[in-house]
Amino acid sequence: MPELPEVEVVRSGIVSHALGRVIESVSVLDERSVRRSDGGSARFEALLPGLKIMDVARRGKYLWLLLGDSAGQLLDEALVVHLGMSGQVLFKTADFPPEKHLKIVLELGAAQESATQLRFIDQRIFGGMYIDTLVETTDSAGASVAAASRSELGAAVLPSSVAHIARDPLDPHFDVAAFRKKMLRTSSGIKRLLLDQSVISGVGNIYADEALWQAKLHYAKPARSVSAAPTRDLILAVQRVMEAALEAGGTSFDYLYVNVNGQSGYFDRSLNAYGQAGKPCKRCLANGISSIMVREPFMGRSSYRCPRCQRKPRGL
DNA sequence: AGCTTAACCTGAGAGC
DNA sequence: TGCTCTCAGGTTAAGC
Repeated sequence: MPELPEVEVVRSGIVSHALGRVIESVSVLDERSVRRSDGGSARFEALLPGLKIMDVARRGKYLWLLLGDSAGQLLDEALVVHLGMSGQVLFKTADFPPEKHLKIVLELGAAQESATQLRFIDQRIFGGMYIDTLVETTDSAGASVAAASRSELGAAVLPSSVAHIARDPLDPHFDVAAFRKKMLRTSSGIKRLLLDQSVISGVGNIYADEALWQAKLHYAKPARSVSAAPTRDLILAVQRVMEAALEAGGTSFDYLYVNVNGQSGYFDRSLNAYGQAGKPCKRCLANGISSIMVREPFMGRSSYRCPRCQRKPRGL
C-alpha cells in the first residue's frame, strides 16, 4: 500500500511523537510481524527495552529508528519498519482497546500529554519490524569516500537489508544519470524500472501510473527507447507527484492507510490515472477531446492509462 | 545474469 | 445468506 509519500508521513509522525523517548517494554503479538528479525520475538523483546529513539530515517519505502543507549551513544543496530501493503503505525494510550490487527506494541517512557504506546498494526502481514545492523555504503556513486566528506558525496549509513535499495527521487543525492544508465541496460518496459526498488526507490503502483500519465508514456514502452529529455521529464513528474502527495498527507482509499494519529491523506482526489478506468482523461478533456482511461494488466497487477495520450508503442 | 511468476496474508466487493 | 472468484498501496525466493 504505502509508497514514499505515505511512508514519509509516518516517519515524520514518529519523529514528532517519539523522538528522545525511551522504549520501556515491547510485546510482539504475532511472530510473523518480526520474521525478518534475527532471533525472532525473543531477541526483539529483549534487546529494545532501555534504548532511546535518537532519530528516524527513511529511504524509499523503508524507515528505521536510530537507537541510543543510556549514555546517549548511538547503537550499530537500528529498528527497521516496513509497512508492506497494509502496515500502520499509531500512537495510542494504553487504555485504548487493541486494534483488530495489532501486531507489536512498544511502550514508551512518559512524556507530557502524549500517547505512551507505539503500535504496529498490519492486516496482511507483508510488512513488519526488525532489528538490523547499520552498514556504511557508497551507493552507486562509486569510489569509497573519506568520513569527513561522506554526507556531501552522498555516502550513507543504512540497515544492511536496505543497502541494495536505490536512492529515492526526493533524496538530494538521487542520480538521474545512474537511473538512465540502468534504463539502457535492460530490455524491460519503463514501468518495471520505476517499480524496481534497486533502480529508483519509493515508487509503487500509484505514483508510477501518475508519473507515466504526466510524462505521456506507455507503461510497456521499452526503457531503453526512452531518450534523455523524456527521462528527465519522467523523473520530474515522479518528484512533483510525490511532493504534491506529501503535501496532501498521502493517498488513502480506505482505513488501511492513515497517519500516526489515525487520519487519512486526501491525495486520492488529485489522482489523474490510478484507479481512473472508465473516466475521461483529464488532459484530453481540457483539450476538448474525449478519451476514456483504461485498466490493463501489467506485471501481474493493474496499470491505468489514457489510450490516446499514452499510446501503445509500435510492435507491442 | 536477467527476467518472470508464485508465494507470503487478510478482507472487501462482485456475481451467482 | 453464503459460496466462489477477483482484486488490493509490496517484496522475495525460486523458476526458466
